[in-house]
Amino acid sequence: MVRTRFAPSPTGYLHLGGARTALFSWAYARRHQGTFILRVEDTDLERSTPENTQVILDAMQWLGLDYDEGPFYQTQRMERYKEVIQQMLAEGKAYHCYASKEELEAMREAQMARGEKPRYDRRWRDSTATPPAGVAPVVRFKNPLDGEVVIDDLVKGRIVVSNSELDDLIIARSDGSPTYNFCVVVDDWDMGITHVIRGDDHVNNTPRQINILKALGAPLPQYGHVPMILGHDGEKLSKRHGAVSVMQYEEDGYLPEALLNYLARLGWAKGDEEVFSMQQFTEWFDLGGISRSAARFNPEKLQWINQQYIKQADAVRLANLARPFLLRDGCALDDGPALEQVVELLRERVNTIVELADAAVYFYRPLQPEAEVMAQHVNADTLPLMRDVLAKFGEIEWRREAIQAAMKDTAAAHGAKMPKVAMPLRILVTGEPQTPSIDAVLELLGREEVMKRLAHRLDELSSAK
RNA sequence: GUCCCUAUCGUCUAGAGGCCUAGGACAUCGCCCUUUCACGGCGGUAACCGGGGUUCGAAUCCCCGUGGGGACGCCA
Repeated sequence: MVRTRFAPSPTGYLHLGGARTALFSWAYARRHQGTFILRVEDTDLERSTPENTQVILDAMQWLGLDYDEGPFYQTQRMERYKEVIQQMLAEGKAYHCYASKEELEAMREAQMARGEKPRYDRRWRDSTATPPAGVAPVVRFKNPLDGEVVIDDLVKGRIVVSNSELDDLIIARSDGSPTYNFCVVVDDWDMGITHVIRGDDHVNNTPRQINILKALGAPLPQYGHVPMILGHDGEKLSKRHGAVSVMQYEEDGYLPEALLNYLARLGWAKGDEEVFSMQQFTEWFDLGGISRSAARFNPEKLQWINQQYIKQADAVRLANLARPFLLRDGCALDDGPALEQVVELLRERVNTIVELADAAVYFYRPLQPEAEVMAQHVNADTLPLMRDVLAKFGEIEWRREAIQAAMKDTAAAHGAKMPKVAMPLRILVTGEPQTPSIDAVLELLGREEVMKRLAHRLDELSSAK
């Protein structure tokens, strides 16, 4: 039985890298009819906040990455960690270290100066010296002195690390609180995790964790380290480098399934497949297919995938998503055409919900055309045509075909081509030089509104002269 | 600095020794469609990091460089 987990730390929001790790871990569980567990690693009391936890939970929900167990909180498992620490101390698998932070700092500097890898020199490991008075010790794990740790990583392949590279890491701080590497080990053990799927910034922690697991006599899970996501510029994704909260993508008008699809394709592929559902993904997914090197985040491709999903999405749903943006923009949605119909007209030409909302504004409120655009298309040459179509609009049946016919007739009567009618009409009625086919726009807008707007603009023009 | 990981078009990738004159997608360029903008269609530019091996044969396997990433906390 497969049991995977996603273990974010609420010291910040959930960003793309975390979301992709969660996705892979979730997909692996789903693929194998396993259990997906959410665990919040909040042992850093200084930086963890309930708000961050909530944002992570919200993001998981928005993405639809449902978990079968949890969320578990490490802060609620302190008794358990302390129990295991006491046991290890009693069994001689861990020991107290009284070295001060300053002392350790000096030690590391000296090692660096000698070109060595900075690591604890085990000065208290077998020390018989009397502990300094008044110093609260930390607890360190007795890492094996020789031999090596072999990890058959599910995505990276075999990784071998010599124990001589590892030092005796701190498992409990001087205030008694357990540290990350230790909590992870106890949790993975207690929760029966079979597959640890996490970012490859953890590969260095894995041998340490395996050693502790072994000391505890716990079964070893399998590991799969997925590469990081780099920023557009190839730099590590961080707050300075475009690492934004997953929830920002909702704000920016992205569909969760589009983001998921993009993330799935970043570092993983199934032949030439580009657009696929999560249903398909969980059927195809396997860890061995993940590429072993870091991938760059590419906003253009995300946009493209988002557009693909917008083209197929349910119009009512898109309307519901766009509505808040329109309302925020001051649009009176009840005074115009049904938003779903507007969506149908615009969906092929937008990349995001935000763009969709922006493009829908003129259906609910006339926009002021830019002077340059006006001057270019509305002039002595085209004004007579506008007066003619306006007149015709009062008489025809208000259907797209008839509107188009009226436009064609007008153009023909003046020996002009269609653009001579379409462009000024578009600008006068919508205020924009770029809209869907203008006859469709006018049909949807309604005869009354169209004639009102057109007459109004023409009046403005004649009074300006 | 030390250790670990990694390396195919600008980007994401396909590629498991002959199917590769290296395929797809985004981006980009051109053409077509056209009532503007899109959508769509067609086409183009564009890559196996370098050097050594192994092999009849290497993008694919091995070694060494080089580039990139990560880790070296009483953070997670």
